[in-house]
Amino acid sequence: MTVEAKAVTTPASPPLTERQEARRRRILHASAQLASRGGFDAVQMREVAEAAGVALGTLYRYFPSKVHLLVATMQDQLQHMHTTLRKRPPAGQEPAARVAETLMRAFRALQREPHLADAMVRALTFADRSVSPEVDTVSRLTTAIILDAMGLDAPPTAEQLSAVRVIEHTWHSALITWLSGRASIAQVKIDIETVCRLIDLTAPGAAAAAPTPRKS
Amino acid sequence: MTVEAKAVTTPASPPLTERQEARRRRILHASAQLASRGGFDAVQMREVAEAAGVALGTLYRYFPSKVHLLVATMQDQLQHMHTTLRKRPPAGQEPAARVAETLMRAFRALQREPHLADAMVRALTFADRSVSPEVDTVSRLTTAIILDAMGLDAPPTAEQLSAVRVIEHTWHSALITWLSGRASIAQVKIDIETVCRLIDLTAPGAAAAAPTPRKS
DNA sequence: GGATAATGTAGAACAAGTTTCAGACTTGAT
DNA sequence: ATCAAGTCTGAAACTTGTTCTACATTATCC
Repeated sequence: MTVEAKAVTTPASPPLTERQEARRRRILHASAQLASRGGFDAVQMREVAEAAGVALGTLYRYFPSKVHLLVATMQDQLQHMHTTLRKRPPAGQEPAARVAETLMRAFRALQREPHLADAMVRALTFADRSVSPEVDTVSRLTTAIILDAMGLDAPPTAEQLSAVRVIEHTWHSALITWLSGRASIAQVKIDIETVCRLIDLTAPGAAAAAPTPRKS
Repeated sequence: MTVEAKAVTTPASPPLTERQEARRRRILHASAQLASRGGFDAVQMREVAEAAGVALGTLYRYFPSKVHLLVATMQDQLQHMHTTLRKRPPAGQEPAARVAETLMRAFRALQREPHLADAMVRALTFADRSVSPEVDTVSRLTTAIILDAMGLDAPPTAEQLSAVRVIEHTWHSALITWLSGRASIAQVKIDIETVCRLIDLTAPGAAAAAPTPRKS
């Protein structure tokens, strides 16, 4: 029996009416659509507004900047991916293998829409302080996916959370290098597998590496 | 006796005249200056041109985009840092400790000019394919710094290079989270130390983690 | 059901990155 | 010294993210 993962929820500040919810969805859909065509640059605010059947000013009321919009788009896509991934949990025995498998599955999904991936990841890493809350939500979602894949029996230790953070760093940065054509798919795979070794290293009971003396 | 590190050189396509070299330096200086004031947004091409005493068109001849300019600025700063770091090599015994120490030293340097760091790192991760060669140069420089810090006795193995790649990923991404206020300095330190454990893990002769069966 | 505040629309206006162009200045070869 | 090719300048134009304004529509509350 694995630990129950807490749901990652957006604060959802003011409740939206039905039509507002519909507008919001139309906007996110248009954003993803345009992103799929031509990546970050192809998501032009006027075009998003037009495709969503909404005035430019309204678009900006829902998403205060292009980066906000794309990060929200990423949130949206990640939700889908999370539920999809949960349906077929990874097969590996070791937590490290399961995490690597899960991330590679996600990576293959991104490969099917490389332009969309480009738009979302570039927005994510370009986001400044004003987008912190939204980026944080994405980060929590990613963390949840990784912890899910680990399938822990107990709540993660601080060490394990550090490992997960590093995996997340590597995941984002490796995606960037792939998207900008500086690393091959194979290279990304190796990087992911390499960083996932940290999971074994930080498993409770594992021989600790440098500073901590083992208890045994 | 440690392995001699190869110098990381820029291809330096057409040789520049003295005045051109001077212009280039003025531009880079202006860029760093403005970046130090207000980060990425404060580096405005018209202002850079004016501060460097150069026409806008000339600026664009030297650096075909703002991102190119800032990545070149980063290259420049990294060169400085590399030579500075080499003067006082890290003190730790283990390679992992030395790398962590070196990166933390670099991190403290960045903390002294957080706006400059912001401009450079944001440009680096936002760069698209058209900037790949320049970004690659920065990456090679960073790799050189890390390998230097490891102080290897032999050329790095493929495994070690993977570990270095992952460390680089973590380094960039951790900087981003710090710059956007989503992680504290302490958090960055932990992430760096965590990822540096991979170095011990991939040292030749170390007990390999998951897939490779140990030889001993 | 009507007053009123919030939300949405169309479109102009503004800001900063990028492009373009005509003319002046350098440079290198003859 | 001079000519041609390449470079630099100043200024305008263009693009796209963002803001603003005046007016229409919708929602909420009495």
